Amino acid sequence: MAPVETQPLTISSWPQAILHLDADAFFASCEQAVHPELKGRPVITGKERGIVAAASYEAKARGVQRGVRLSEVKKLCPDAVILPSDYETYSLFSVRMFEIMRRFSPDVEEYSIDEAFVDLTGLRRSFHGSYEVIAEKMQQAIETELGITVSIGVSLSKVLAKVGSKHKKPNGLTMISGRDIHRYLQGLPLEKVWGIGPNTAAFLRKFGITTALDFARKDLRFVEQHLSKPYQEVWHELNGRSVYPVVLESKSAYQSISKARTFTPASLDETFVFAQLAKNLENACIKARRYKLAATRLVVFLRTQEFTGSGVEIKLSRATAYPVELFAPLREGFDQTYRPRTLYRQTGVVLAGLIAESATQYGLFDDTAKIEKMGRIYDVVDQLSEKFGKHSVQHAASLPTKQQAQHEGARGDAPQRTASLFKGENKRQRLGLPLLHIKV
DNA sequence: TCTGGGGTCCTAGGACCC
DNA sequence: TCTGGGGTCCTAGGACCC
Repeated sequence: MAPVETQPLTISSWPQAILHLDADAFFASCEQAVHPELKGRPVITGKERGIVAAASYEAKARGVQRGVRLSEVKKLCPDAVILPSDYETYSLFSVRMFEIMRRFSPDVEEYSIDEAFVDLTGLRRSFHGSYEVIAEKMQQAIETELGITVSIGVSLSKVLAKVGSKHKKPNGLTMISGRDIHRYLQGLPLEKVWGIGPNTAAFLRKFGITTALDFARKDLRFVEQHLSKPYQEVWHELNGRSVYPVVLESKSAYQSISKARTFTPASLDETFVFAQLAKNLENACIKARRYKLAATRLVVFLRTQEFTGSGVEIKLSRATAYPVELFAPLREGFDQTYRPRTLYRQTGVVLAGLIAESATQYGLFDDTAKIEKMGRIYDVVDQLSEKFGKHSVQHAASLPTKQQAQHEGARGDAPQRTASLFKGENKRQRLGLPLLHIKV
């Protein structure tokens, strides 16, 4: 094992102040804020998926963790209140939380639904107080106005601010000044650091580096020799040199859109597996159209029971977000990947190389009239979906097969009454004819 | 350690061109 | 066709994040 080289960690007090805010058990807290009678009780969201999406601190205290099956939860915590996730409500809380933060600084990065970075640099004067006081006020405002608690870290860089917000939860506030950095990195396992995963942690362990402090103290030469750019950046951030800016532009443009579904039990049935895939494609297309994006590449992947096997990528002759145009490439990708007599557990689709819909071009041989007509059809489809719910209109190719009806039955869903109406349509479907079906 | 469904970015290597 | 050097573009795969 190589000895750990040391490097001094001395930094002037607050060249900049970056705040990281992380809502505590966000989904569960929103539910408790909306339904005060749930305060103090173990609340769990994720009912629709069968696993814990979020657990309130009362539930966590009883050993309930994220990702645990709900059947397990009932054993651990029989009096748990299990709710389906209500993303609309959580989004509203999220929006209001960001609004409150913007009252303190215009530089707010909405990192995820329940997390944000804020650049506080230079604001002490206008608030007549330290960065700690500003953070406290923000924390207070959120609690009194929204009824949820948040944990905050303030330090010299994003990575250190994240270390701070995780340090004390819930309702914590941790200030890490340049002089204090080593105290917080000392006992911190390296893989807990934002940007360092299990793989990199295992690699660095071979050099005797196990804590965040061990890593921060390695010298530049070592870091440049053994690690790639992202890890070099984390190293600078841990040393109090900010390299990740607080990004203000809200993430508008997706690079890719993917949809995947796992089914239980695994299936041997080709038609069923393909129908699943087609359904994913439709969902991905709906989302792409909502953002006025079109795909130039389509990735198709099937996963076996062991979750092995990667996808194939198909270049599209025309950028599109219309399933009818994508079924042929989808079939092609499926045929390349699908192995008969294999148990599949998951199918998925990625719309990649997304460009603005307005930038899509007609090829030399495209039938422009036909494409425009298709556009109008999908406009109607999208409107219907909005009014009557997703999947009020579906392509016949993604209609449930008999086996799927069984699968859904096993999950306790309502049986699909429409399934039997579509016997014999497989042939047309294979010819790539656009079949639309309105569910009643 | 995986759960399950989203995403992003980086790197290495190959294809292709001059 | 290979020689040699250089550049760009694309893609697959890895690693990580919430």
